Amino acid sequence: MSSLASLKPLEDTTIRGRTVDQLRRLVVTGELAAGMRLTETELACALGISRGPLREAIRELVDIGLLVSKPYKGLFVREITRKDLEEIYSLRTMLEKFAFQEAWDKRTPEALEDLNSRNERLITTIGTGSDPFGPIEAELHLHSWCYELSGHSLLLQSWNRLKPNLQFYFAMHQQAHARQGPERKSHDLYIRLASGTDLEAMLDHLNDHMRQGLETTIGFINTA
Amino acid sequence: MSSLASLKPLEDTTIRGRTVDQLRRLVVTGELAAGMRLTETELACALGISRGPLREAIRELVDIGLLVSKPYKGLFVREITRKDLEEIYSLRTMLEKFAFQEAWDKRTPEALEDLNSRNERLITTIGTGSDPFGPIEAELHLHSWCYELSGHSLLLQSWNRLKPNLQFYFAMHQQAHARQGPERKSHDLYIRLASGTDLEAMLDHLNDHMRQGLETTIGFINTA
DNA sequence: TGCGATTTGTCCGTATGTATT
DNA sequence: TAATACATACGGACAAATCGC
Repeated sequence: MSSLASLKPLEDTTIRGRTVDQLRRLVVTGELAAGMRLTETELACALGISRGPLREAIRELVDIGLLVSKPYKGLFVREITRKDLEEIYSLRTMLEKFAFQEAWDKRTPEALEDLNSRNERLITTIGTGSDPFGPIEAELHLHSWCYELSGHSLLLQSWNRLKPNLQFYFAMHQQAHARQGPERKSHDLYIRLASGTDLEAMLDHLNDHMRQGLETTIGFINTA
Repeated sequence: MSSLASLKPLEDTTIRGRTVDQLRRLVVTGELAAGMRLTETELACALGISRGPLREAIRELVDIGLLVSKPYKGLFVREITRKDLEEIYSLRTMLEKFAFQEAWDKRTPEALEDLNSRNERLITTIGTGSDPFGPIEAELHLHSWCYELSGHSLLLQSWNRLKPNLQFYFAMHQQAHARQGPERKSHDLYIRLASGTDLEAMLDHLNDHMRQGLETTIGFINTA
């Protein structure tokens, strides 16, 4: 089942684990502004933990790429350049095409139903404007479908590392321009092709889908 | 220049950084046997450092996948299954094909000269049987060429995360079967196509090259 | 150039939580 | 159930490096 990989780790038992989640959320929602310097003692105090587990959590976030650590100089929230964004998108396009190739023959009726429910969740989430980050998360959850279904744990791991960077940029961009997330029907063709019988058409569409996403987002960063 | 990305970080100034390198080497050379349990206090004592920076270094290696951490239970050297190996190879094939697409138009005469020198280093390293892990490192250094030349930092980062896993398995397998590393002329066609004008032929060869590598290595694990 | 302030990096002692016996 | 071993976490301290004056 694809639901196996999507099971949330039932509340981390370690402070380190919870801190990783907490910090990741703070970064991807922009509560910690990009480029901002972080001091360990302040952070530890603010989070109510000691420096030990905090430093371990920092290592994980540095590895993901959300934080940048310069020895003896400081810790900073990552800044995303246009080149970074292009790299994220080109790598993501490749990963997702590969995921669909691997997952194609594993599409059971249950899996397709799962895909549809993720799309419906995205649509309803766009409707309710309560949580501004809901649509972002819902869209990424929709795209996670093919990675989970592929059964390729290393591929899923790569996607899970890439995902926070996308979340980060989406939120940054959204906050800066007060623009809502994805369009309501933006994934209709994606879903139809993913449920269909023409793998090549799906792969072609992924190129378009990703390029379109890149161009619309880059359009905003261009001014800077 | 591709040499920029290949510059070794000139001796890490932090204990954490040195410990990451040290532990990685211990794991990929098999000095720490696969599946073996590690206790922090022992490790810290053996390495002559305290638990603080050690635990931070451990986080990085867990992220790479060389170590496995089970909260409150222990820390273990990763064991590689056949499925893991297949995943590593299939992902690697895709990454390297993508790298060649990105690097294709950036192949300057200097870059091609660099490629040749890496191949020659591989050949001479195979000749001298002094360091059994030399050929492994030389082969991976040869394959790093396209990633560095691509200028795609995120792609290079993905490769650098994958590389230790390959090193790990190669050494494990080599140690178990007392077999030398790559054949002397195994990369002749690879070099020729990489220096040529037919990108499609290169990509096709990558499929073969990788599949062959996977099959020969899997042939040994089959018995287990 | 040197000096002091700040912060990271590191170490140690200790206490607590968890799993295993 | 109790006891042991170890991972986890805390707090204080010092060393080392960086930056500003």
